[in-house]
Parts: sequence; C-alpha cells; structure tokens
Amino acid sequence: MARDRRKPLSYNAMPNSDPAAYDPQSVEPKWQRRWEERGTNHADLFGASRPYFNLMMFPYPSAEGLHVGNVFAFVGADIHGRYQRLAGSDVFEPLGFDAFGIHSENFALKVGTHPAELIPRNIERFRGQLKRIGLMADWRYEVQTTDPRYYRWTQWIFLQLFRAGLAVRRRAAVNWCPACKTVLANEQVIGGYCERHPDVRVEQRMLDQWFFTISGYAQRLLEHLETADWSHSTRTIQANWIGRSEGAELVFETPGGRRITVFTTRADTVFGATYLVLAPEHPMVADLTTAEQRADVQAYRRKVAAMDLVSRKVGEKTKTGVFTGSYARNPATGAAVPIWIADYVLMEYGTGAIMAVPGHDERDFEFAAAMGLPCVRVVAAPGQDASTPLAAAEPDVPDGRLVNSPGYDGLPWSEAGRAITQALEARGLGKAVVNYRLHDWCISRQRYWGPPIPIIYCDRCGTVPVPEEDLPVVLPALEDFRPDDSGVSPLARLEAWYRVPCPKCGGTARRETDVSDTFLDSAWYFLRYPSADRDDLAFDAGLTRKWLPVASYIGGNEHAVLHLMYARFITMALHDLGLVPFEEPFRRFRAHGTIIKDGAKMSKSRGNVVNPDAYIDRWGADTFRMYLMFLGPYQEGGDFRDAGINGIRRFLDKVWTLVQDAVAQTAREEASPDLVRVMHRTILRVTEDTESLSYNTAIAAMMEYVNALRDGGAGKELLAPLAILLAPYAPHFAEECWDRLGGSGSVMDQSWPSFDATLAVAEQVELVVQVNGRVRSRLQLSRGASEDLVVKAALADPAVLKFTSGTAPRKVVFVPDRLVNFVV
RNA sequence: GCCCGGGUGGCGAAAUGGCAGACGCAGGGGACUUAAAAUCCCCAGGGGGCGACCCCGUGCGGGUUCGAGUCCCGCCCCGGGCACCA
Repeated sequence: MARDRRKPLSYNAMPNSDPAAYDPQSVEPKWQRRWEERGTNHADLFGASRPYFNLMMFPYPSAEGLHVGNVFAFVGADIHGRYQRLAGSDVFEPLGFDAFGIHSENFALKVGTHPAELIPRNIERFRGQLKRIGLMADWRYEVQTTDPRYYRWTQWIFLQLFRAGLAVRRRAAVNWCPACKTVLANEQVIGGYCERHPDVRVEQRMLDQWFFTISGYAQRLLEHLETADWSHSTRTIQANWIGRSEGAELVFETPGGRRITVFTTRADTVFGATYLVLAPEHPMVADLTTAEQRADVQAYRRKVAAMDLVSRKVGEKTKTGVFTGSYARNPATGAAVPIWIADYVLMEYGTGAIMAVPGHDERDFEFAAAMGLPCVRVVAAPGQDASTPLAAAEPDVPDGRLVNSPGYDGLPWSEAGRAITQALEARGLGKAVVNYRLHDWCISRQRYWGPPIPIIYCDRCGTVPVPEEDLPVVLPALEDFRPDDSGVSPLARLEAWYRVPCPKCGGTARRETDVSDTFLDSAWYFLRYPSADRDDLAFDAGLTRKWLPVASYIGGNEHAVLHLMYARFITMALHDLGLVPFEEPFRRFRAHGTIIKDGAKMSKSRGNVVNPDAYIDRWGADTFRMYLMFLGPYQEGGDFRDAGINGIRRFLDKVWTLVQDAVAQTAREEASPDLVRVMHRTILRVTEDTESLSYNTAIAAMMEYVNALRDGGAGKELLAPLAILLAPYAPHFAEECWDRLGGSGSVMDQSWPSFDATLAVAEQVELVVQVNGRVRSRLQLSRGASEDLVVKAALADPAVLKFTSGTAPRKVVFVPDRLVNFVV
C-alpha cells in the first residue's frame, strides 16, 4: 500500500493492546469458518419456496488476482443478495470463472506457461480472495468455462443453434497481424497497427467463419428493451448498438437492365441524387465496370482489400473512389447518373450501395467536391429558394420544404419521403424498409484456448455436426499452441486429433479446427449454475423454471453490448427452440459505476491498479466493503483514495463499543421514546436505500443512528435491529455483534426489521417561515399543525414582523409540516 | 458529429419544486496524557458586523414559479457509448 512516508496513516498504527477491542483479523476468519461448517450460504435449490437468483458477472481469473473494481462490483451485488435473503427470499448467489479466451492465451504466451497449468492456479487464488471478502456465495455450484463438463454444453448449444439454422458458415473479412500471425479482434487494432506490434500494419484476410445470425433478432432485442427493468444507461447503449433506422430501398436501373438497389433514410432527397456509389466489394462492380475503367477499378479494389478493417472505417481522411464507367437512371428524375465505387460505402450495411445526394449529405458533398460531381439543392429553408447556392451540405434543414422536385415541391421534407417512396413502389422501383446496425455474431476464433467448434467436414456429406453423444469435443493438449501464419487454428497441427471418420458415412473427414468466441461461454453460464453439478444435461428443466429468469443481475456497463446482447440472444434462441420457457434471461439489470484511481480507469499499463489484499489485511474485509460502498453512489462509482477508510473503521468501533456496553449493562432500562423513533426512521431509510442500491446513504443513515445512540444511551433492543441492518454491509461484524447481543443462530437467518410508519416520523417538526421566499424564522411545532395555527404563530414572530411590517400578506403559501411563505 | 450521464465547500458527497451542504474525510481549537497516538467535546461555504443579525453562493446566460441545485430554453466543460451506418 503506497502512502506518504512522512505522515503515515496513524489510525491503529500500533497493535491494539485492548483485548476487548474490535479485531477483524480474528472475527472474520472465525465467521467464515462457521459459515462453511454450517452451510450458511447454501441455497436449497429444490426446497426453496421464494427463489431469488442473485447474479453477478463472473470474473476472468487474471494472473494479477482480484482488483478493487471486482471487489466493488461483487460487494454491491452481495449486499443486494443478503438484503433479499433477510427480507425473506431464498437467495441463490453462485460464482464461477470465465477462463477461456485470448487474454488468458496471450498472457500464457508471454510468461511461457501453458494456460492449462496457469488457469487453475489463478482460479485458486481468485477463489481465496473472493472468500476473504465475505461473499454469500454458494460454492457448491461454481462453474468454470474451461472445464470439459461445462464446455461440453457450450458445444451442445452451438449444435442446437446449428440445427435451427441460426449458426451458418460464410466467408468474411478479418483483421490479420502478420507479426502475431493471428486474427485480431477490432479492439486489438490501434489506428491500423497491431496492438502488440506498433510498427506492423494489420491486413484484411478473407476466411470461412461461423456466424450466429443475431441480426434476425434485432427487432425483438430492441422491442424488449423498452419495457425491461434495466439501468437506463445500459438500455440506451444497447438500443444504439442495435441501431434501427427506418428508410427505403430505391432501385436505379442501368440501360443494360440491371437493377441497383440502394438504401436511404432520405428518400425525400432522391431528386438530388446525382450519382451512385457502391462498396468496392459489391458483387455487381465487375459487371458494371467498362473496359476503359477496368484497370483503375481493379487497382482500387485491391488497395481497399489490403486495408485493415478499422482504418477503413475512419471517417476523417479525404474521400477516395473510382468511376466504373457505367450509368444508371435516377427513378425520380429519369436522368442518367454515374456509378462510382468508394470505400466510404460499406458492404455490410444496407445494400452496400447508396444514392449520393451531395446537397444534403456531408460525406456525399465531400466526395462530389473531390471528384467534380454535380450538386443540386432539393430542400430549402424559409427564405431560401431552389436557386439558393449550397456552400456545404445541408443535411438537416429546419422547416425545410422540397424544391427542384417536380410533383413534390413545397412539401415538408420530413413528410415527403413517404410519399415519394409510395410513388416509386407503385412503379416497382422502391419500398419502405427498416435497417439495423447490428451485425451477425462471428464466433470463429483461429486460436487454441477455447472450446472446439463441434463440426466435422466430410468430403461426401459436407458439414456434419458432431453427434451430441460424442460431446465434449475435448480441447487436446498442445505443447506449442502459438498461432502461426497459416490462418487456421493451432489445432490444425494435430492431425491425429482432427482426422476423424465422418459420423454419417464413416469416410475420411476432418474436424473444424477453430474454437468458439469466449463470449459464447459467458452467454449461458447463468443457465448452468443451478445445474452445475449435473453431467447428464446442460440445465435441468425444473430448476430452470424455478430459478430463472435471473431475479437480479448486477454488472459493469463495459458489457452492455457484447455480453448482455449475446446472453439475451442465446436465451431467445433457446426459447424459440422450446428449451427454456422465457425469452429474456434477466428480470432486472443494474449497472454499477466504475472505480477510478487518480481520475483514470484502473489498468495495468497505467500502473494504478489497487490490490485489495493489503487493505483487507490492514482494515478487515468489512471495513473495506463498507468503505467502497460509502465512496459514492453505487451506480456511479468513484475515485478510489484510501483517505476516508478510517472513518468507516471508527464507525464500526463505535458500534462495537455500544454493543460491549449494552452486554455489560445489568439494569434493564426502558429505551427512550425519542430513540425508538430514531430507530424506526433509520430502519425506514436503510430499507429504502438498500433496496434502491443507494448504499452510500444507507450507511450515512446508520451512522446518524449510531451517533444518536451514543448521545442517548443504547440497550440491546436498539442494537439488535442495527446488527441486522448492518449484516448485508459488514457480514462478519454483524454476526459477531448479533452473537454477543445474545441472538441465536446466524444473523443471516433473521428477518429484516420492520418499521412503524407513524413512529418513523418525528413528533416535533421545524417549520420554516419565509417572507417573499426568504427564510426569516423557524417554528418548533408538533406534527400536523393546522394552517391557521401556523400562520397566526408565524405572523406574531418578531423576526417575521420585521419584514412584514405588520401588514397582512398579499398571499400565503402553506406546506404542512414544512413551511409557510408570506408574499408581501 | 450523434446518443446517454454528470458539473454543489479544501475533498468524497446529500437534498419528493420548499431550511443547500446530511453523512464522512482532511483541517482548526479544547479535554485527557510527562508526551504522542487513540478517544471525547466544540468550530468549520464565502463576505460583512462587537452583536442579535445581514448580504452573496449549487458550471455560464436567460425564463417559469410565492419559492429553482431540482422544471424549461440557449451555451461551456467533464465522463461514457456510437461513428464514413447512407
């Protein structure tokens, strides 16, 4: 733990000599042992009457061990689970490890140790750390995605999707690093160069890949978001990612009778479409290219094909493109417009072809200017007309109306699109369509550390799924698992492994040697948890019906698109196959905030990663848990500074002292009615705040209560409820307090205290008296004082008289039990 | 550029349109102690006044309202997501 030498953290700097003092180093291991012995954290999966599946995002067990961000995430979710249990639910809180994937593999390569050896060590360490922070995890149902008993069923899910036609094989472009000799994810390409080789340009390669056709689910995935009980931010990110846009497909015909279909969201501007642009890969390009233009077109297509996928999409650079030599007829104007190809048009969106309207689209304007193509105004703002010159593209003209568009002039542009599309549809040259930005999910990885895709290629029978009874296809041990230049997985080196007889005809065949994406492993792990001990099926139907959909899922927004989208898709697909009885996997999702350090996200490269171990050693898990939760609103995160952690420890010490004193008390005193009211109010606040994940204010409420108890004297009956309120936050500490106060059994088996709503409000209220909106006095009155009484008392107040000068106010605003405002 | 969040003391923050700054950290003063730590008590947004009190104050500029940190309009800044998506 780094801290200032000159001024060491002084709190508890010396070993505390007082044997009665709170010592987390003895309290915490003791209760962790008892929980284990008594099975306190176990859920009765079959017998539970009020099942509550409390899910948190399982970690990737990195070599560095757990970091503060993980602890923040897990503790927040654990508090929720513990609260639900105390509130009467049967909570199932499982954990596991997501240990396949390129990160593990790259790390293994770096340190020269096989992942099969590395991962179990990391998991061991993680599990130890997770137990230390006192999670209510039921470790009997731990899952590890790298275990053949798990990925057997990952492969099984692939087969279900394959049978349903949702897994398809097709050729697609991937990023290829010639130095790493492997395929890279888009995230690993930095400005056109390899993340790990900053001077090596990434290339584009065409490979056969397996895809899940998630794009067919775009509309459903979007629609369900509207009513989902999810964090607003997460819903917005997903909706943007799906990227629905309504528009039209319009047809431009060539003299040779070819029909070029373009997608546009601005059919209203079709009269201004002065040229067409196709993506360089568009299948019609070869046929459209004239002899004179062939050399140029081919050179351009080669150049684009060599580019990496990331810099291809960077919009800043100047536009390039080539004329094909052909023309097509604008369906609205009838004019012949030239057909170009340019890399600013992407094959994977829309139809891979656009009508260019330089007058009202910035990219088209830029391209037209560079190539000397004509530009026409078809929308005019009030005060402009058809001949007002265009100095730049005007994509969004407020109150704009169509011009230069015979038959539609004068129509507002926002309405004209529909009319024009309808008219073109009648001539077979257009129709309204909806497009989505969401692409199909490529699950092929030309890598080693993942579940082999369970497919066999037979020369006679073609693509044959591995029979379910032959699962798992075990990932074979491979000493040298480094990727190579071949463009296929290292598994392709193991002929003895991939050479298998065809399951259908028995002839020579070979296994698929690619492995599947790690995101597939994590797209269904929540289904596995309740059935983690079963080897005969992926998930038991009865348990699934009982425990799923997940009641609460808490995790980071860094997984808002990939993981959460894929999990939803897999669930929806399994539902359509009749394998699960629900379409959405998570009833409720809450995104927690990010813990940053010195204003930046924690990362190894920045060197600002904080290891929780040292804090737990020094302060104990409970203090550390509460400190993280007190940092700021849970759903916003905060900056990690260790200044302030002793505030939490002071709070726990105060509670400890109160408990000792109460236990030592011989004479039983009646609790003061005022303190009883404070207690009810505290229960109310902690209940509401814990429920809404406002952990920081729940802790503040408990602190206020403790301050009041110290002033007023506290007996056991005022402290026992506090022990329960504290249990989600500081579970070991709460157990110890509960035990010392004479409670029986685990504090986790108690009922959450209830409050009396009439006692939870103060008897005496302070009423604010304002004159013209400014506070001039305060009145102490009993709750429920009538307007008459308040106004009379307020007007008689000398501090008020000074400002009203005794005259009757023009207006009186009265808010019961809060304020009265005189307007004079 | 588009779409979400957010901007409040020295710091982390709190506040159904109704007392801005709860709770905590750091700080100052005092008690205890030979001394320190720990602990306990008090102070603590800025300015003015001996004082009771008064004025100013929630990124900036307007507006609605008896009353705005909170609602509306227009900006600035920070964080996140998307980005030649037609």
